[in-house]
Amino acid sequence: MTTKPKLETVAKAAGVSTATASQVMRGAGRISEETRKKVLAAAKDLHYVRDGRAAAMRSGENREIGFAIHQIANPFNAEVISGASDLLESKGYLLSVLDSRDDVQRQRRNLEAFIQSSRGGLLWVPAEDTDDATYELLARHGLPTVTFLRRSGKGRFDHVGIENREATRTATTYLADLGHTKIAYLGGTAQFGVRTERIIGYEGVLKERRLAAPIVWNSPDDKSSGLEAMNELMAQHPEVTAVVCNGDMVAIGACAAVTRKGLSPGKEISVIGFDDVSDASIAEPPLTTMAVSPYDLGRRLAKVVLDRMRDPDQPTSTTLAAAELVVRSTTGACQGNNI
Amino acid sequence: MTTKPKLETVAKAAGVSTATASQVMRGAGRISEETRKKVLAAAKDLHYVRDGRAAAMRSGENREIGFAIHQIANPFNAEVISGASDLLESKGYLLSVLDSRDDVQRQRRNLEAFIQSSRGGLLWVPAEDTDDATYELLARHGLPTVTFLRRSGKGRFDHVGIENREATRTATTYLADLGHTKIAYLGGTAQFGVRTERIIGYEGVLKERRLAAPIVWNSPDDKSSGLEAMNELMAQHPEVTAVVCNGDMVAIGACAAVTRKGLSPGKEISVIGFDDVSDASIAEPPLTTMAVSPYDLGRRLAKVVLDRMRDPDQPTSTTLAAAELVVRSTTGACQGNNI
DNA sequence: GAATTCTGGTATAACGTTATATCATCCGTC
DNA sequence: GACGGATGATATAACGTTATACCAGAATTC
Repeated sequence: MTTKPKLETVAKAAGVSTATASQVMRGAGRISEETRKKVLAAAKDLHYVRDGRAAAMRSGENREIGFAIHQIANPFNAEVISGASDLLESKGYLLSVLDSRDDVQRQRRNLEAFIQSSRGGLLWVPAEDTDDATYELLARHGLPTVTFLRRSGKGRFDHVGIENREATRTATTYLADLGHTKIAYLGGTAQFGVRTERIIGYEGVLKERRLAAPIVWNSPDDKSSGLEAMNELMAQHPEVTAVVCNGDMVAIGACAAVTRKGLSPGKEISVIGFDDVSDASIAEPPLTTMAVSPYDLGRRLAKVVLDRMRDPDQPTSTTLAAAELVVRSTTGACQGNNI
Repeated sequence: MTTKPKLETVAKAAGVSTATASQVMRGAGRISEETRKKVLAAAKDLHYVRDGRAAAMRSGENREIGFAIHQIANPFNAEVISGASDLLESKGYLLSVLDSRDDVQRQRRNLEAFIQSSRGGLLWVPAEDTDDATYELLARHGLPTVTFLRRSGKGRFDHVGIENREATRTATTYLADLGHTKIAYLGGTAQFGVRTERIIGYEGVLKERRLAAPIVWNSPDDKSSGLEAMNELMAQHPEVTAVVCNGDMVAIGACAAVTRKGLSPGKEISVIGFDDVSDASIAEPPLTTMAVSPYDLGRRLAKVVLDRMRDPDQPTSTTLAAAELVVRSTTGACQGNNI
């Protein structure tokens, strides 16, 4: 009660050496049932908990894994975190999350902290505009790292991501099949890998089908930004009848903009989201979207980082998950050009 | 490049002792400008980063603070996290987040991990049904802890929360002033402190104004649950014309239920939310709600835990933030009983 | 009954820092 | 030229574990 008991205290109370006590606590070595019980009893009695830092330092093992992500609040990300932490916890690891908010300086501090504390591994969605020195930093310190969604420059890390190009191809093709010819792309900000790939998929279909030229509109991935951006888009391009979105939140915002204008998503204007977050199905109207399973992606991430920790020298791996079209109510046949 | 450099390596390269190198790295002690530069250069050259675990262990200080929260995805919580981590980072601390998902076992594991790693401090939203042994555990190990929202049993910890009773009094009074007499309470699940207090405020007004008897309905704090719960509520209590909600997400879900029934929130049925998350203002229709400033609450949390860390023996403090009524479009004068 | 193996346990040296105490120098002062 | 007081650096012992090597005694083998 007074001061934190250390292993030595426990050992003394049990009448054994610290070495023995340590072995008992870890369940290692050869210990008789009798002394094992004695030690365990003493530990419980004194409310002993081992100092993880000291243990990790001596043994070189760290069962705490970090997740540096660009936005915690995003429901898609939250589900990824759940998936990863479920799998990790089942294997006796712990996942602690840091929110870099897409700020490279904050991210830098976060990653340095991970290195300093010698985290066992790292899951990482690089912030936009991450400079090469940051990738260097991680590579140099040999922290087992898996990038997620946004791929690093040089394939130095394992990667888990999404088949972005295929996904937007599917979405755009679907809209084209519904008769839409003026299709815009809405959402995302910088020319980061993810968005670029998706736009390539989108543009590819437009070109192959000889549809109207691409219209690409920026917007952060949240509802209010999506609403605003869609307002602008509709004002400047009234000819557009369908929109492929970079994320569900943008898409839901876009639908809100359409509704506020007195039109109906799925009738005058079709909208397709991306991710299939839980809000997508309960939005009004329910959102057509490209579904990926964030929970499963999280589990996958966890698996990959554990593999990397087990064998740091294996060649880097890349997992790309396919997205699946889920048709709900925000898409429908083109009703002709309403300009 | 080959192996992680330690302080000793840096010291040797700079031609000084490890003690000196250590002082330079920490900016402590008395060091000549000349050797300071030498050491810094060597450190940079070797890409040295200090082992935070070893440092923390020796110095007894840990600049990493944990946040154990019941749900990361919730936008209210996400903003609290932002506020707390901003303030902490500005003071050179780091906030790492663990999601207990209101699962007491997971929470237990998380907290034990925090204790094992001797985190500098802990911000904590106790999971529902947290048993006393868990509070005991934290109290015993003297980890500087601040509970948030849900108050611990025995005032053993600092607490930051919300003036729940006053808030629901304000909300309910507002509805009563609009002429509503059949007012229900929707949202929350267990009889945890927060909800109990809010219901007391709600019931108090009903009693004082001699309105219809309280109707209290359970629901987790997310949109789809709110939608379902509101459907049930309307089916079983068609006389209700106004609803005080336990959270914005529930309220938004409830509005969706009203809309789907062909009615309008703010006309036939009034709805008041709680929290004022960013979705509240952009919901359709915009939500009337009791606003608390989650970002500021986060900063407050950070301040309190830092104070506690500085002086572990000071008496525990309690901060309760007032909530403010923000009138938008989901409330309006009672149009008479529509049953 | 000597040699071997197994069993249960311990002493000791790490892990990479930092706190403490100590120690040369040099400077100015009387 | 002896003394007190800065100044700048260092040796050494922690912090709380765990890995390694080792040892006494019992059990097994030939």
